[in-house]
Amino acid sequence: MKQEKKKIFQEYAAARGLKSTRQRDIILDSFLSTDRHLSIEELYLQLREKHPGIGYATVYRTLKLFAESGIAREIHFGDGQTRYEHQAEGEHHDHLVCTRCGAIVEFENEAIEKLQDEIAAGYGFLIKNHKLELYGLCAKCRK
Amino acid sequence: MKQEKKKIFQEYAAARGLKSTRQRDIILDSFLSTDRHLSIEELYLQLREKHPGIGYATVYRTLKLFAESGIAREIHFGDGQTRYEHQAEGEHHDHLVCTRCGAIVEFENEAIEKLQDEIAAGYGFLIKNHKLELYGLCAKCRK
DNA sequence: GGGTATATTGAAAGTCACTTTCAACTAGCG
DNA sequence: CGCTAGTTGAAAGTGACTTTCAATATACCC
Repeated sequence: MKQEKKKIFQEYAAARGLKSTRQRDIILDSFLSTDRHLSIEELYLQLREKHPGIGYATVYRTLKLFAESGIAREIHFGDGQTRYEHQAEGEHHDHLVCTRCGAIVEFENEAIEKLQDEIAAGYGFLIKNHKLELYGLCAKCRK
Repeated sequence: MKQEKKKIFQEYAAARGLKSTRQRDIILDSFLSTDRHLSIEELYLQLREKHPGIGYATVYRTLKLFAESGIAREIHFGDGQTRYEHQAEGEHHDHLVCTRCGAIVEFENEAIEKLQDEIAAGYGFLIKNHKLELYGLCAKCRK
């Protein structure tokens, strides 16, 4: 899985004439090794611990490349930061976000997707993608 | 409807010890007179035409007050701008957004809301609110 | 391997969309 | 009216990216 995404990115890079660099490899490994929904800043800080030389701009640019290549996806939860999550071909999921502790749970629901398509069709829309986020308290924070 | 929201805001202002000012009245009227999903900037520019003296900061602060009072709601469509839409007590709707022309259609769907609650319950979450946005091409842009 | 044309990098400067500050104004009350 | 606390507008400040640019690294070609 991890190797597969690595390969997808490398192929994308090759096709675009991009070079393989030490920094990109480090960031790619780091990104693929965590399955949290990291913001650029979080990934940057995490990277700095092992690799002090890497700059914020590089992390930012590289994450963007990941998104373009299809192995990552940008997400916004309204906290003002851009986060990146792993993304696989044709896969999609939505989020449950705990507004107290920030916990994020992913879920998929075909029935909802189907209803969405029906609604869109009713208005003549052709849906390209959607965003569904449920905000509230997770089991732990409800206590 | 418009008068009702005006009243709600005035009561909210009174309860908070806020003063009634010329600027706030103008912004309130302007906001209530349009039913588009205006960004702060759009409302500001629209206002400036009739009332050149009003500053951006005032529009920004006033819109925030509207949201606090419950007559408006902030929305984010990922274009980097904060928009405000009218909001009525206990009412909720979601959006269809055309990614080409920016058209926005509002819709409500109880079946989806119900499914959302079920999903949340399954993860032990207590949902406070949610956001559902469908992005694609509107009937006109599909041609 | 050395020489080159390109792509990358990191630091710093620049953007954008708010947010806050502050001195000069009002409202509203007595 | 005279005060006191809330408001305003211009400008400075923030936060989170984005872009610029001179210095480096890579990937090729010989």
